[in-house]
Formats: sequence, structure tokens, C-alpha cells
Amino acid sequence: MFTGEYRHTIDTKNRLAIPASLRESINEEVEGKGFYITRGLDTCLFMYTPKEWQGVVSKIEQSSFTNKKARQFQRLFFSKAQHINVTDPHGRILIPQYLKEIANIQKNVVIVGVNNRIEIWDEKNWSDFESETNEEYEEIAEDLFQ
Amino acid sequence: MFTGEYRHTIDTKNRLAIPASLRESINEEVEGKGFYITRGLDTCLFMYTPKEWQGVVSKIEQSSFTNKKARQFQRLFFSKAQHINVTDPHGRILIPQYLKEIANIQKNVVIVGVNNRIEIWDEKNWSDFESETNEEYEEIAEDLFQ
DNA sequence: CCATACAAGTGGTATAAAGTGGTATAAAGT
DNA sequence: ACTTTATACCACTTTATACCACTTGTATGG
Repeated sequence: MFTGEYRHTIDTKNRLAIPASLRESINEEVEGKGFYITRGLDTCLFMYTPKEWQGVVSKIEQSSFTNKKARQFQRLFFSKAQHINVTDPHGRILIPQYLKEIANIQKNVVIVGVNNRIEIWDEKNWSDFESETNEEYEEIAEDLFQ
Repeated sequence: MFTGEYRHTIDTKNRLAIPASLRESINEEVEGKGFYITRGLDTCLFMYTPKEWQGVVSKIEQSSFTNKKARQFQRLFFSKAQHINVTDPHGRILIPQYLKEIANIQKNVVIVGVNNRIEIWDEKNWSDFESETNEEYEEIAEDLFQ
């Protein structure tokens, strides 16, 4: 399970260090090697272990769209996804340029653990998101913890 | 599984380099040698490994059209398809001229991994497609990533 | 409380691989 | 036999990977 919020930077060569504590929470034997990274929702990137990724993919293969919608969605979904292995001895990954642009990522990023996935945000988008949803958090939580 | 988006160019002799990371994700023993390339849907080209191609063909053979429709479709489908081997030491293939014209391919192309196939797009058509389907992506993806 | 050691994160350089463009040779079609 | 097309080969440019060094922050021990 991934948790926590970490502030890192992307360098000029699109390298980003995955926080050590997130890496250490992965059992490679079970979860597979490397990550699948893709376009997320709300202007950020989603990153999964191979095992969790397989779960998302099988959902897509089940889903019943009209032919055209299915084709178009699958095209976007797979084209934005990328398997990355962590070859760097310091646990850095390479963020594809097109994903940087989609999530509007500059230099300072926030890496967030969200249960079965890791999210990657531009610092600005993250603080915007936080201030927007701060109040709602209390409301939702109240319902949830009843 | 093919994923990712790659920007390459076609030279004056219709040669196109298949991205190394896509080639490496193929197990030739299982998938067969070379590719089948054909006219795709939505103004692009589809490219399959021999094994995946066999799957597509057998689907067509099962399909129950009226005789005339089936005949017309199969005629178009098979006539545009071509088996190509990758002889170039750099993994380049030769795009037949008639397929270039069908997909309106100029010099700059986008090569896209879409699960069991590779798609080849002219750069312009690809960016048009992206902007058209952007909103739908968020809608469908919301259900998916729950 | 300060000094030291260690780990994590960041930045740069050197090397290797991938992609592109051209020419020469071989094969195919006319 | 000639023209056209495809294949093989070679050279260059660009990009990615591997490697090394520095900085920062945290923990440990005197």
C-alpha cells in the first residue's frame, strides 16, 4: 500500500527519483519489476506496479462500449501508457515528454501514495487541488466514518 | 502488449523505423516474424504480429454477413494487407505507397502501441484525433480507475 | 549539543544505442 | 537489356543509458 506525500524535482533530462520509502514498500516478487505509468485524472499521472496494472487492463478488456468508442478509448489509454524499468541505481525513472505535457509538469513535483497507485503532480496543480478540496474533505469524511 | 507514443519520420524511400522498445516487447518464437500491415480505421494503419493477425483473420472468417457484403469486405481487407519482414538492421520497414496514401501519411508520423496492435498515424491526424477525444477519455476513465 | 557517518536526492559527463539519411548492389518487372 | 524497385551496407546525428560526484538531510555517537 502506498501512502504519503513527497516533494522531488524533475531534472532537465526528465529524470525523477521515486521516494525510497515507496520503493521499499514493494515486493518485486509479487508486484513485478518496474512500473506502468500513464495519464491519470485531474491533471496528474498514475503509476502502477505491473500486477496492479494488469487489473486495470483486464477491466478495459471486459468493458462493453460501442465499437467506435471502445476503439478510441483504448487507443488513448494504451498510447499514453508506458512500462518503465528502474535502471538508475538511485531509483530514478524517466518520464516521457508527452506525459509531462499532459500533466503540465514543470520542475517541482509532488509524489503521492494513493493505496494501489502512485500519483505524480506538478507542485502548483497539487496545491490548487488541496485548497479546493480541503473543505470537502471534512464533509466526505463525516459521511464515511459514521 | 504494445503501449506508448513515438514520433518518427518516413524518408523519401518510405522507410520507417519501428521503435526499439516496441520491437523488444515481441517474443518472435511466440508471435512470429515480421508484421502484417493493413488499412486501419479512422485514417491510420494497423500493424499486427503474425500471431495476432491470425486472430483477426479468424474473426473475419466467422462473421456472418450476407454473401455480397462479406465478399466486398474481405476483398478490401485482404487486398490492402501485406506481410512485411524487418530486414533492415535498424528495424526499419517499408511502407507500401498505397497505404501511405490511404492514411494520408506525409513525413512526420506517430507510432502508437494499442494493446495487441501498432498503429501508424500522420502527425496531423493524430493531434486532431487527440483533441477530439480528450473529453471522452476523462468520462470513461473515471469508471475505470475506481 | 556538536561532529561525524550514512542514506537519499540532485546534477553533470561519458558512453552506448537508436534513429535518420545516403549510396551501392541485387532483384524484379517491362 | 533496360528501367524500376527493393535490399544491404555505411556514416552521421541525436537521444537515452550508465556511471560518477556533489549536496542535503537525517540519524548516530561522543
